[in-house]
Formats: sequence, C-alpha cells, structure tokens
Amino acid sequence: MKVKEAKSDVIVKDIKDFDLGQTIECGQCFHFIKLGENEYGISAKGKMLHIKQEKEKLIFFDTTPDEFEQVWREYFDLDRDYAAIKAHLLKEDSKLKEAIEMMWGVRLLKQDFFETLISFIISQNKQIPHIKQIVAEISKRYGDYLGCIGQEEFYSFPTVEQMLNISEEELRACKTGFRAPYIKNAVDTVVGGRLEESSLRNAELDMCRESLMQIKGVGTKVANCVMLFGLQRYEAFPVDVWIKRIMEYLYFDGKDTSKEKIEQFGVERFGAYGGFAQQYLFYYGKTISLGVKK
DNA sequence: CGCCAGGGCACCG
DNA sequence: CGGTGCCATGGC
Repeated sequence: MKVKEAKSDVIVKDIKDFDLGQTIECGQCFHFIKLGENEYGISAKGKMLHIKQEKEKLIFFDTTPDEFEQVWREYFDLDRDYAAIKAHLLKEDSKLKEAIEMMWGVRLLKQDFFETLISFIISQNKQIPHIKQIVAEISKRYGDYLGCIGQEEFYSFPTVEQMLNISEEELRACKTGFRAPYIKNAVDTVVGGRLEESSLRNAELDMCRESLMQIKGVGTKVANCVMLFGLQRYEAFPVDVWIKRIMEYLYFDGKDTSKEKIEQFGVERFGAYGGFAQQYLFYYGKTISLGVKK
C-alpha cells in the first residue's frame, strides 16, 4: 500500500525565460485567478495549484514532489529551452525583436485537449474576462470540487463524460449564448469517437485541422488554437484580429490582408516555431493595442 | 448608448 | 470561392 505523501511547498530555483504572469495572462488559458503580484491559483489537468514566482524562483504551494514532477513540470513546459527558441526566431527574423523583448517570459502551457477545445469554442467573439467567467461557471456546475485558496473555490473543468448529458438550455444558462449548440456538438463528436486525441496528435497538420473543423462552431482559428494549446502542435499559427493587425503592420505594409494569407505566411516563415512566434506577437500586439483606431 | 470582443455560419453574388 | 449580416453577452 502506498502511503500518501504529505503536502508541502515545492521550490524550483534558477528558472530562466519564464514569467508566471506573462505565461498565465497571455491569453492561452482561462481557468485561473490572480491572487497577487506574480501569484496565481490555477485549475488544470484535474488539479488545482497555488503558485508564485519571486524572480528566478518558483514556489508551488501545498503540493508534493511527485505531483510536481508528474504534472506541473510538464504543464509549464519547464524542460524546454526557450532561450534557444527565442534566439532561433530572432536570427530568422529581427522583426520579432520588440515582441520577444517585451514578452520574454511567455511559455506555452501543455493544456488538456478537451478543455482547450471547449474553451476556444467559447472564446469566439468574446473578451478574455468573459471567457474566464464562462469556463469557471461550467466547471463549478459540472466539474469536481478541488479545494479553495482563501475564499476562492476551485473546480476541475468537466471531462467529456461529465458533459455528455448537458442540455443546450443548461449550457445557455452558463451564458454561452449562440455557442451552446457548438459545445454540444463538440462533446458528441468526441464521445462518438470521431475525434481521437492520439490520432490528432499524429496526423499531418492539415488533416488534424480538418478533423477538428468537422465540429460545428470550430473554424480555422479555433482549430489552430486547439492544435497549438491543447495538442502541442507548435507548427500551428492561429490568426485572430490581433495577429491580423500586427502581421499587416510588420509584413504587409499596413495593407488589409486576408487571415488565410497571413496564416500561410506565418506557417512558411516560422515553420516548427510558428506557435511560439504567434504567441509572442499576439500578446505584444494586444498589450500595446497595435493597430487599434482611437 | 453604441461599439466590439483571441469567429463561424448561412446566405449571397 | 470571397464578401456581408447575424449570432448572445458583457466590458468599456
């Protein structure tokens, strides 16, 4: 019989190329609460985490060495050499300089496929605070209670099985609006076996995207986000309004250019590093409101 | 109060 | 196919 390990704080030192705030707030994930300066409560992978960064030190509160090694080390992508990625991108393209310098500490979280799929279906035509609110509501209603930090309660995002019998009306009660049938269709498609995670991970990129787009409510952009954030397909280059603006500014002489063209350009230019470049550019452009008319 | 949000779909020519 | 209006809801 395995004795349950006592919980305590796990401290990781000498963390480079990582800023917790940037990584959490850059728009790739929606299931967290800011507790303080560079301090967050996160729900992910069926678990909750209280984490804080102090310079190059990361503190994982109230967890176990086992859980850190098996869950959080991978989730935060701590074993990837981001210095090398940034150096590669800058060598290829100096136009990324400002974005990478400002957003130097962004890492791509290895998020769950299903949660990412539903979250980005919700994300369409919505702002991040409202996406967070809806994800929290769905988790509270249909996920598992995980615990609390102070007054804040944390719930896991529901599994496919937990979402199987939710009606469209119930989903609308979570403020999903016109996306309710989309979410239902996504659940049915995954349950029906027409979308298998392992197949999506191994499929050629365009095939992977096409498979995801069989879901009603999943178009090119949402599919690319699911591939990048939920399937770790780092060649994906999602084009949203912010990427469109900054790419037009940097590469298309400020001229109106179709999202399709921009995606094609990004994929060709950045290749296997497309997703990393995209995330630096997205967060930078959004933060400085690049291209927004006043 | 009007505009737009990490879009996608149906419908149009 | 490429372009346009509509879709719920909330923040600004």
